[in-house]
Amino acid sequence: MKIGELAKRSGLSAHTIRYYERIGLLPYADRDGSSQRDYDAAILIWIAFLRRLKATGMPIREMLLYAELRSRGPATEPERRVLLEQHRNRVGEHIADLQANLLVLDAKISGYAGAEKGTDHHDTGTPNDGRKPTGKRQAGTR
Amino acid sequence: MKIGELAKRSGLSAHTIRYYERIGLLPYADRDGSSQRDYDAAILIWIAFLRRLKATGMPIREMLLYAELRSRGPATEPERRVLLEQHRNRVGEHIADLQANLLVLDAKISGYAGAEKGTDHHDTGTPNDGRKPTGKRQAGTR
DNA sequence: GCTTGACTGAGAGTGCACTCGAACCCGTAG
DNA sequence: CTACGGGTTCGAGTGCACTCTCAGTCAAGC
Repeated sequence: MKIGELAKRSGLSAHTIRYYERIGLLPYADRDGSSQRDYDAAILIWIAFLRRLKATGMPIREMLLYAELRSRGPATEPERRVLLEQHRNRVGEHIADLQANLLVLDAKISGYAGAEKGTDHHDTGTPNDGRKPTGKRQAGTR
Repeated sequence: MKIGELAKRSGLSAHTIRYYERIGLLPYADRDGSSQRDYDAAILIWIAFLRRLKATGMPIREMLLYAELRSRGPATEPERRVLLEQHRNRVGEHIADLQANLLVLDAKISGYAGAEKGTDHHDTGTPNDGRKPTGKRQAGTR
């Protein structure tokens, strides 16, 4: 499989695939006679895993660390497990955080509930909510 | 309250506060005799709200839109509500996504369970080539 | 033979959200 | 008086993760 097809199948752009190879996230790909990358379908599973790490907010640095450990063979598995566990815990915290914020957001939205117009009685955080004809010299494109 | 104290109390740096004012996320602050910013404590509530939006991944562009609507007074409340609702929905989706990925991550970690040795040279996503599980996991630290 | 389109490596550019530095001003304590 | 610990503006720099441009190569099809 050439880079174009891998791009389609993996959801990464060809640019990104080359970039990942360059920085070491993807193994250096075999080249065919024309020095074009030729991929085995197995790489898709690794890419899917990388995408999952990325989707959960792991920085590339850490993915690199994981990739490096992996390339060093099975002896690094305990380290990899630790890495993944730490990441999982961070993700768990992040989710909890998001959920807490979601609750507050919902409360705020309820404050706006059905309000077609008028009183902003519930908006606790509006020091300047349209009560003064502020000469707005802000937000400019300067 | 001067910028230094607001920084301490709000958790933003003084740099960031000035930056937010510059782009319009914070209202142009009144200046005292020495043209130093002098803040009312009420601004803290607005900043806390901004931090919540940020924590849930709202881009600054959208916060700016919200801030602008807010500055236009109560008439824009329906729009603000819509904005917040859309954002809430996106956050909900994001949480669901993270949770799904967390499950897969947990499965992967379980695969590493006791992790002593094996033949995991080509990590195809499931490093488990049939080793005994030890079920030793530290869940939800903190 | 020539065009087309996918590929190559290297490196520059992008967008986001800050973050920092430089050069200056200002009020108070010692 | 002088040092200090704040403050001011403006513009440049940072880190991340791509994303794109460029000049060139190559195989296949007309």
